[in-house]
Amino acid sequence: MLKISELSAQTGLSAHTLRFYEKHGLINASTRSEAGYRFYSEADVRRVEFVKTARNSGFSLEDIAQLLSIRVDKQSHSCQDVTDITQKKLDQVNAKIEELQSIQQTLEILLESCCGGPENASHCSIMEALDEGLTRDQARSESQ
Amino acid sequence: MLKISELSAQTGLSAHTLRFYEKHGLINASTRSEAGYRFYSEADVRRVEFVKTARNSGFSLEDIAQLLSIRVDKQSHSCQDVTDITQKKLDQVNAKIEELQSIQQTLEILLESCCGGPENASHCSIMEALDEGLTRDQARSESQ
DNA sequence: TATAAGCTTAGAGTTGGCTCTAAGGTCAAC
DNA sequence: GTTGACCTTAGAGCCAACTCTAAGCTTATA
Ligand SMILES: [Zn+2]
Ligand SMILES: [Zn+2]
Ligand SMILES: [Zn+2]
Ligand SMILES: [Zn+2]
Repeated sequence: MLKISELSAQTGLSAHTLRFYEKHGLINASTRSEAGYRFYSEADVRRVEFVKTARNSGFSLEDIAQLLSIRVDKQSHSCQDVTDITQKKLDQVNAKIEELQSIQQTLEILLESCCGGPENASHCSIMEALDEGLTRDQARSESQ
Repeated sequence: MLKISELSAQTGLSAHTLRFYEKHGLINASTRSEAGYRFYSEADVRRVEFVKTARNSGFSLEDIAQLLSIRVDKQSHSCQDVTDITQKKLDQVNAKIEELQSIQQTLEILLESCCGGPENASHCSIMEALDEGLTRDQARSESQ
């Protein structure tokens, strides 16, 4: 049986975070001391590790709540239930990556167009591109 | 001179958002009617469009505040000032992309390992992988 | 027995970028 | 002159996932 600080040390999650997860129904201490101190069993620890792993895999706490409800009763759920959650998360991640890659490209084009030098910015093509709304080819070279 | 709803229609930013940007020092209506209604000049509109373009390029409102202070006095700033902001943002975007790609990979490996079928999840290798902490090769195939 | 470390709770604060509400003043049309 | 659309403000609420605070109780060590 571990106290919260011991569980914290073992998992790398802060005691605050562990209480926060409990408040949101993700984890629990299966026993309490007379004074109300939380005590975590081996099974409790495994559940916390599950949550931590799922979080590191990109799942939201809401996703994790669903995964946990499958975990406690695997018989009543199918592999498809699990892949549905996972695929949905992957779709979100892919969408976000695409969005960021579009921004990445824009920033790279902007950077390529600017000399980056110490002279004053009245000729700066990044500023011009932002002024002109980066339609079309966004920014032409500053040179000449 | 445009009223706020007209500027909203022209830029696609809500009147709420325009007031929000004003409260945060990004934009301003250069004149007000006697009753206090905001009126935007051509120059005001161009500034708002600059903000919008910068936002679409991935800059935070704080970045944009810096870019705007360069914009109003280009003589006192260098191209390097502009690229510093842009490069820093690109670095952040790249870091975020890498983080998401790592998650993407994890999710893909998980999905590959699971049959996704209608049978019950007691043999599900996604659940197993999350239980085991996805160390090493994370998840082996469910088959056999 | 006294000090300090650790535990408890409810609840507030953080971040960023909106988004909305309430309560009221203004303005154009009918 | 009255409806209804539009404008004003300060300030609250939202999202996720923490992060921290305050005030008080418990436990271990000296
Ligand atoms: Zn230059
Ligand atoms: Zn430049
Ligand atoms: Zn299966
Ligand atoms: Zn499976």
